[in-house]
This record gives sequence, C-alpha cells and structure tokens, in this order.
Amino acid sequence: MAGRSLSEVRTTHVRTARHNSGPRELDERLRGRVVLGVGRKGKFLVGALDDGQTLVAHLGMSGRFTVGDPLDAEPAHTHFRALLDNGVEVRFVDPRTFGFVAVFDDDELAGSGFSRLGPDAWVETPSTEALQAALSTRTAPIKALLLDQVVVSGLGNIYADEALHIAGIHPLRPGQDLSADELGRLLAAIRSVLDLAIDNGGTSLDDLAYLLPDGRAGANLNRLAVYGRTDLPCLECGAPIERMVIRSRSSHFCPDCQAIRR
DNA sequence: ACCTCCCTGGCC
DNA sequence: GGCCAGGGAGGT
Repeated sequence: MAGRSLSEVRTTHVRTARHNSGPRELDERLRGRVVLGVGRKGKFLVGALDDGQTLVAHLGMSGRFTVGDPLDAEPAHTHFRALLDNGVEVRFVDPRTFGFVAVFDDDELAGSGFSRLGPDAWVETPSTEALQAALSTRTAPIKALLLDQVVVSGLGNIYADEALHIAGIHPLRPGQDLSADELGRLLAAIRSVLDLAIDNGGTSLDDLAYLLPDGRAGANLNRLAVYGRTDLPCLECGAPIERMVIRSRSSHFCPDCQAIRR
C-alpha cells in the first residue's frame, strides 16, 4: 500500500466510518491520496498520507484486511474497499463491526484514542522503572490495567492472561502494589508471550475470526497456558486453571502459580 | 474508576 | 430463543 495512491475508495457500512462524519466523508477525504508509509502502534494501524492527513484503522474483534484482485469474490461483511493505482484492491472485512477505518487531520488525531496510547508493548517495551511510575497511582487490578491501552498498548485479553501467568502475578493484584521485581518479570513475560505468538502466526480461535494474510489459521492457540483452559491442569503445577470475570472480561489464571499472596 | 453499549457467529 | 465472546468509546 505504501507509495500507492487510492484511485477509488468506497465504504459501505456506517459503523466502519464512525470516527468520521460518515462513509461519504471518509471516501472523499481518502480518494486520490497517496499513502506514504504504513505502521502500527498498539492495535492501531496508521498510514501517513501525502496531504498531511493520517489514515487510522483498527481491526476490533473480527476485522481483517485483504489484498487482491478487484474481481475476486467478495467475502460477506466487506465494509471498505480501496482500489490502488497498481490495480490491487484492499478490502476491510469485519463481521462484528468493532473495527473501523478513519482519516484524521492533526487536530482530529490529537483528540482520538490513538493519541492516548501508551508505549507499544513489543516495539517500545517500557523499562521496569517507567512501568512502576505509570502504575504508582493505579489501584485497579493489574489485569484491567494491562488491557488499558494507556499504560502499555497492544495487549488484549488473551496475552494479558498469558503474561500474568508466566510472571506469576494474580490478575486482581492492585497495580500500585506490584514490586519492581514483579514488574520486571511481567515485562519479560509480555515480551516472551508476544514473541511466541508472533512466531506461531498469532492466535486463531475456533471462530477463525483472525487469520493470517494468506488465509491460514495462526497456530498459537495450543501454546496458550491459561486462556480458555478453565478447569484444565496448569502446565506448570497441575492445579486446575480458574476463571473469573474482571471488568466484564474473562480472566484465566493458576491459583497456585499466581497466588494472591506470595 | 466504573458501567453500558455496540455487533454477529457460534453454541447450548 | 438466548447467551457469550471482547476493544474501545462515551457517559456518569
């Protein structure tokens, strides 16, 4: 996509364009623009445009981009298409419409969720000291804080559970109570969880909402130690994995390896 | 700091 | 027929 201009853009679902005034405005602001480069921070995809605007996209729960021939059969729930000047069509397919595509000028970008993101968990993993400072006033459960993209960005429910398990930290521990030693272990765990997931092509669940760009399923599901393993034995100690709801998100943890007091 | 909402496919 | 999954925005 980088270096190509968008000769035609068509958004066909209002929710996909909800961060702009509507599908028509999004299409008009994108049409004819050149994408100078693309990148990522946290779970947001970003592209720099030749007129200074920024293209921002989020896959949400079920979104994916496809790249192919405009004549290819169109999958259900295709909500956005952009024809590039090389004849390739980029499509955004998103059944649950939690994802979006947006174009922002600098002011709009500054007011968007993108500008509030904390350091990327993988590219700019914070130091123990920086994390401790960020958590020093936070009393919420560490699990909730890992999902709050303002502390560290890029972790979702699966990898937050996995990282806490590796680090041996109970998901309900208040953020500010964690020691430097624990936070150091947590940061190392975040790195290793993401490294493993990336090496395995990501975590495709049974619903196959997430797939690799070539359409294959990622193989990380059977590398998960706690997520989705409620009542199954902990791979470290054999204790049954427990599930509890924290901030209306499921949390999976080993009551032994992640004792609330240690 | 907390809650509700959004949405569809899959499952019971 | 109804519930569950969950990322982020918006409201209180």
